[in-house]
Order: sequence, then structure tokens, then C-alpha cells
Amino acid sequence: MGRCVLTEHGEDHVRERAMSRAATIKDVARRAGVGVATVSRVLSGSGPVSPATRDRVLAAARELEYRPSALGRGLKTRRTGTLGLVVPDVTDPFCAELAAGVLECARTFGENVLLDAAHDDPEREAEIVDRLVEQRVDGIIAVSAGEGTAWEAAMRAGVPVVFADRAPAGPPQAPTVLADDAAGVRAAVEYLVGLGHRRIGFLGTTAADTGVREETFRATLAERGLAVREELLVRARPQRDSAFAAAAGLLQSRPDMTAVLAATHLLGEAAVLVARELDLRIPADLSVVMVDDVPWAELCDPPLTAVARPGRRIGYQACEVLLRDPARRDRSRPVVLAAELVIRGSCSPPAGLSGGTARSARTR
Amino acid sequence: MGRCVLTEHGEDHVRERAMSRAATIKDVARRAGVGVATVSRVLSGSGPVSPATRDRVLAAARELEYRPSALGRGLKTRRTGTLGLVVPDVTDPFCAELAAGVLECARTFGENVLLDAAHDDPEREAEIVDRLVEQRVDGIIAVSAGEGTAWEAAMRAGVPVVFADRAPAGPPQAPTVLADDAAGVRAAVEYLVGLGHRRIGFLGTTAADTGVREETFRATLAERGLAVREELLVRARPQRDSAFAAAAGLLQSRPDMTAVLAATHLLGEAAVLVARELDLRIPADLSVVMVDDVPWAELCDPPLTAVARPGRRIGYQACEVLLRDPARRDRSRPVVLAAELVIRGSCSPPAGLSGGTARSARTR
DNA sequence: CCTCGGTGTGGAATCGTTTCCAATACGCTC
DNA sequence: GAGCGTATTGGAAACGATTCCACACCGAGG
Repeated sequence: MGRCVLTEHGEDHVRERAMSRAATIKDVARRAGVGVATVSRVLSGSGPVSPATRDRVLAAARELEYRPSALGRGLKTRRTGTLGLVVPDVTDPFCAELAAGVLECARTFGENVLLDAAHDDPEREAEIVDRLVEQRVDGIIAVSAGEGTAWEAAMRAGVPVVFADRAPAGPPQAPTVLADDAAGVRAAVEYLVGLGHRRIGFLGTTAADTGVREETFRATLAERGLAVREELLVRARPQRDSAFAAAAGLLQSRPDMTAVLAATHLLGEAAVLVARELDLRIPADLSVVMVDDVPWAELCDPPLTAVARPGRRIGYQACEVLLRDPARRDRSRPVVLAAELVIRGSCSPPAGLSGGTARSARTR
Repeated sequence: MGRCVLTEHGEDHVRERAMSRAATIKDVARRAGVGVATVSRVLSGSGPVSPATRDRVLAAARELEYRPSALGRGLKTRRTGTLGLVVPDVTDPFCAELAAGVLECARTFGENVLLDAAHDDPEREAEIVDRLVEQRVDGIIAVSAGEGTAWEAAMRAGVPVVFADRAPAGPPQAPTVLADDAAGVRAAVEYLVGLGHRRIGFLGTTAADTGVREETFRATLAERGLAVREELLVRARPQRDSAFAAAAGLLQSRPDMTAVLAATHLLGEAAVLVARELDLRIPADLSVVMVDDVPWAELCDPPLTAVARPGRRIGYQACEVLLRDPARRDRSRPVVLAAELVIRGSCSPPAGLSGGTARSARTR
């Protein structure tokens, strides 16, 4: 038939593609000599089909390289097989880990994931949600920054929402999956206090998400009979430069502080870098604990003690809550996943206790 | 009208949502007393509409909280406003950075991004591509692991593909955006040689993507008149444990090696950790350079000298190539973005030259 | 011989948009 | 006042799937 039998198949494809566009179910039906309904039945595995017809349809589909269109299907079935994931920032290791969890779980359900980053901007977040609704996603998983209004709109539009890692303050009633930040911070503070620290600093953010961390910090100190010294609590905006400024301010002006708890890995990074700049040795001059056990914690010298929050599992579970058993989704309180204090080398008893050298915080 | 004027609006919404499902263009048309065509014209801004009608339609749309369905629109226009992004692993800082670039650019074009991770598994990659084609994405950006066959299928199906960061070996002819790995590695090797190093190790991977790095490593050594010593070249699989094993093997068995180039940040991490374990001081006993300037490079002690590859810009550009001017996309050679050697504190002249202390590589 | 209950099968409606095309009305010019 | 271009507008046909419903066929039971 063709001049070159070996490449005939390939030529076929090229010609078909080049001329008409992608094959539709109608093309398959025609080629197999059956009706579209039958093709649909074969491909979706529903309804009775005789083995002979099935084979013909399957063959036709293969020959045409037929791929059902998610658009056509979604229009009819009202499901897109896609869900939305909104995070503050993909390059944040914690968010990335969470996203990996979502991806992993979504995959087991055969769902796709539409990702976007809101950069802690409520307005941008609202716009993203709008677009996700427009895409008719089957659900949204959100590490939310803004207030609830955007999410309320989504839920009104019939799109289920699950919050991950951060519980929004506002009214939107939606299932939530969180890390047990309180327990983590409590463990960290108690660890420091147990080592003998009395003047412990706190680096937090103005964003809502470190709120419980700060509260727990205060509460634990109080429980242990230690006064909370307001001048040791500093808050930064969630940007890198702001974190630095905050850390610099705290470390420079409080020479009697012997330990610091960074409520965020960005703040932990800032603390480490500023300490190095100020020639403060960790842990001899300053003990450091950080929330979020990002990969570099172990690479630091000394390796950083940190509160490990299970980002991947949070993402996985959030996705599971969203997709499994949507009926039971609405009632039920937040899922809380354990956080764990990973003790490494960045904390020691304070200088006075251990007999270490007096600290030298020269401001060059 | 309502018993409580203040909440009437809200009740309206609830009732409408609870009963019927989301408003369609037909609902808007009816409410505004116009035809669907007119609504479409108003909302998409095409065609002439009288100001009065426009206002009525806009009002109706607002009252109904109407959101056009991307499904219906996509079916008709053959564009989904969504593109696919396939990376090896979202939690990898470089991939995350690249993804952020894609997100950023896609946003300026009003496109959504469907993300998935192939985990360096060609089979999985093929499956992902299949799903993206089924979703009828407008294009795919790929940091590909597998051979070209999956990508060929996508392109046959009419989905444009752009490769980012890695050029696939196979036949699939598609635009590509790369970092100038060769220049980066060359700069790194020359830097080490310039410092006086003669016995330089290389940690690479079995994956194809470090191929040019190894070649350039060899070539640069040769140019500088240095023999390439095969026993100093080690390759690991792209998993963490394999990287460790490779680093351990190299550092332990080659006590005369004075510097090492890690072709990957995972390998750099392994090198640093193994060196610490072996009580090798960096840079006194061993100089270390790594490809990919991940955030922790600066946090290391000493901070790591690294080849910075512009992940974000690669992603941004890949997306731009995909979306802007699709005609000119096909011809034209790969876009190559500069990589830069960022010199920090992990390299110094070898011990023999600088008069440093003799190294003590005890294997405890 | 005639119903009856299945089994396969195809036609046609439907999902929510865009867009072509025809129809209407309006303001001019001649 | 007729003719005509132009500004608006609505109806209807796609787009590509699923699915309801009707129909044909066939062996069994009355």
C-alpha cells in the first residue's frame, strides 16, 4: 500500500493530525462502525457491550490516538477532575512539602492539581479563587492569608474548600487540617526553660499564622513562672528583609537574652545569619530554636534544633478530607497533626550556668 | 420587603444557591431581559453593545454572582486558559524556583498552571502528559526526565511543549530554555584550579541532566593541562541516600583529594554532611563547590561557594516562549541563560600550598 | 404462537459557552 | 419619502462528551 511499509503507520498519524484536529468520540464511532453511545460505554466501562464491539472500539481509539476531552466530559458530568491548591509561596520549603502531599494524594484519586501562589496578598488570593471557581475545580485546598470573604464566595458557588496549615479567623466554616503548633512551641519553650534559660526572645510575624505560636510562647513561660518580657518579643512582616531587620534589632539590643525562638524558618534563618554577623556563637552565646524543620536546619553549623511540622502529611490529609466522603466533610472539628521537637545542636544551657565564656556581642 | 432588611441580600444568595445550581449565561440573559449572545458580548467585551444594555447585563451578572464556566468556553474556543507544568519534584528548591517563575509569567498572561511531579520516572511522566493532553492544556512546560516518546505524543496531539532546564536527548524537536551549565562549571573548575587544586573530585548523577556538567568538568581540567582521574569521578542516583553513599565513598577513599565539585545541591548537601562526619574541615581540609545556589548555601558554615543557575528566570522564559508568539516558537535554538559562580567561604588553597594543618581524616 | 425479560445498540438531548448570521431599528442622504 | 449603511440585538449552530430512552433481537415460558 504505502511505498514504505515500515513508516506507513507513522505517516498515517502525521497526516491525520496535520489535516483535521484531534479525534473526537464521533470519529472513533465512525471508524468502529458503531454509535457514539457505544464508544462512551466501552471507554468508561459502563453498560453492557459485546466483546466483539469492545475490541473494535478499542482498536479504533488506539489507531486514532483518541483522548477523551476533559472539557466535553466535565461539561456533562459537572466534574473536572481537577482541584485547586492555593499557597502563599511555592518556593517556601514548607509550602512545597505541603504541595507535594496534596499532589501525592490527588494522584491516588486521579485528580489534577491547579496551583497558584497568593503571596500573602488577600486581594490576589481572592482573584485566584475567582479563577479557580471559573475553572470549576472540584474543590480547593488553601493555605490562606486573607480573611474569609473570598472563600465564602467559593463555597457559595458550590466549590468545597479545605483549609490547610492555617485556620482562617473569619466565619467561613470549612474543614481544616493543622499542625499542632501549640504543642510544638510548648515543647520548645519547655526545653529551653529546662536547660536553664530565663530570658528567651521570640521572633514572630505580623501575619496571623504565628499568632498561636506567640500565645503559646507566652502561656508556657507563664506556666513555668517566668515573666513575659515584652521587649523580647519582636514581630516582622513575612518578607526576608523584614525578618532580618527584626532579628538584628532583637539580637543587637538585648545582650542579656540567652535564647531565642524563631516562629518561622525565615526568622530562624535571619537569626542564624545575624548571630554570625554579630559574632555570637550558637549555642554558647545564644541558643536558637526554630519552627519548621526545613532541610537546611541539619546543614547549619551547629545543626538547628527545630519544631518539625508535618507539611507533607498536612497536604495529604487536606486532600483526603476534600475528596473522600464529601458528605461527612462539613461537620467535625479540625484535624490536628502532631508536631515534634527535633533536638539538634543549637541549644545549650546559658553561659552563666554552664560556665561558658562570657559572651562578646561587639557591635563592630 | 424581607423581615430583616439587613440580611435580605444574604438570604437571597443562600436560597438561590441552595436550590438551583450556579447561574449560567442563560440565567443572566433572562434576568437582564436580553439574549445570551448579548450577555456574551458584554462579558467578553467584543462587539457593540449599547451602554444601557451593558449596565443591565452587568447588574444581572453581579446579582446572580455569575461566573462564566471555563468548561463551556473552552469547548467552544478550544483554549482552556491553563497550561501544564511537569517537574521532577516540587520540594526541590530549584524546581520550586522554576515553578515560581512559570507561575509569575503565566499570571501576566492570565493563564492557570496545572502542576505535577514525575519523580524522575519516565512512565509516570508519560502518564502525566497523557492527563494534561486530556485536560486540553494550552501548552506544557517540562523539566523532563524520560525520553522523548511521551512528549512526541503530546505534540502530535497538538499541544505545544517547551523544555526547561533540561534538553531531552531524543528526537522531539521543541523549544528549550536552559541555564549555561557549561559556563558555570567551567568557572567553578577554573576557580579551584586557580586556587592551586590539582586533585579535584566530581560528584555527579546517573541522570542525564548532569551530563554536560561532567563533560565540562573533564574538558576544563584537560584545558588546564590536568589529567582527569577517573577514580575521583563518582555518580549517584538522584535520591538522597544514594547521594550520601556516593559522597561517603568518595571522601573516605580519596584522602589526597583537596577539592570536590558537587554537580547537584543534593550532592553538595551530602558532601558537606559527610565531610562533617569525617571531621574534614571546609575549606581547610577540603574545598567544596556546588551547582545550584540553594538558600542553605549561605547558611552553611562556612557559606558554600556555588554555581547559581537562574531557576526562576528559566521558568519565566519558558512560559514566555510558550505563550508569546507561538508561531516563531518552533524554529530557533535553545535559549541559554547565564549561570554565575557565587564565591563564598568554602574554598581555599589546598593544605600543602597554604601551609594549613595536615588533614586528619580519621574514620572513627 | 405470542408475550416477556434481557442484552446490545444507536439517536438525541443536554451541559455552558462563543459566534455566525439574519433581523430590526435608526439616522442619513438624495 | 425611499434607499441604505450602521449600530444593536437575538436565534441557533457548533464544541465533545455522557446518558436517558427507545428499539431490535433472541431464547424461554405460557
